Amino acid sequence: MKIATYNVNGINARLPVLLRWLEFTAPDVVCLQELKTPQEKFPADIIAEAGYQGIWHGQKSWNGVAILARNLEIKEVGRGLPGDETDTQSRYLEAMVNNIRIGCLYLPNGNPTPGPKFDYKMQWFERLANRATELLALDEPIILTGDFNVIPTEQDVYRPERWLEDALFLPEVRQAYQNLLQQGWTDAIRKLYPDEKIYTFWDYFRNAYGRDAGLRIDHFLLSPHLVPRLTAAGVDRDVRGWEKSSDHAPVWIELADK
DNA sequence: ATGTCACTCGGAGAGTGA
Repeated sequence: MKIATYNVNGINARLPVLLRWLEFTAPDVVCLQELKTPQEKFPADIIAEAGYQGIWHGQKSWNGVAILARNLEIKEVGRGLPGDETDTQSRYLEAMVNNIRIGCLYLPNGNPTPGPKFDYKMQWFERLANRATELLALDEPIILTGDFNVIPTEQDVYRPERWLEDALFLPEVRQAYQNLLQQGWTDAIRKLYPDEKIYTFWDYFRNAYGRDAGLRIDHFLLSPHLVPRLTAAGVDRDVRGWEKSSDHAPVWIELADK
């Protein structure tokens, strides 16, 4: 079973690239972030023609997350991250697919720092940690995946010294991510490739992709049940070089059948 | 600070976010 995550940076602007990538790699499940479209303008019909059913939580202009699957039932179990009834941003979807619980998330960017956007990021992170604790207590196979907007370590950025003041790399943000792992989650990419330089995002600015000036900010966190089933993982980094690409590349894992 | 995209409104291109 192949599961992917892809921050598309605009589902409608990215549709040709998304369809090309789906055909090329044919994942069983796909989590999308940054749809940047209202609920009613999600291109469900075209995606269905490509063989994928889905659930999505749209929002005008910004944010938005979706879970797609091919030949598998998707049962939605959560829409919006619990813990703040006043939070209107579409950043979290949770569903059961093939007996795995999947949380698709788009953690706030948090820049500029300091400021209200960074405060919102840290509050959202705390709510995510609370939900993650609840999920582990379920004692079932669970994946938390998406754009975490966190560079976990110096290994995950081309020039760490340039990112020290950034909301993706501040010590408290890195610590919050480590705290999440400490709960009992496994970072799938690092589990299989502890020492590799692996990036998932390259800025549109200054030919970042051409210079391989990247960041690793899209992650797969696995609950303990799934760790022994992890057989492969990777980044489809070539997709970042395609015409009209997102600034993120798709990331994927493969799980053995139970 | 810079750079480049995608979005909105409104019907061009500035403003916002990343």
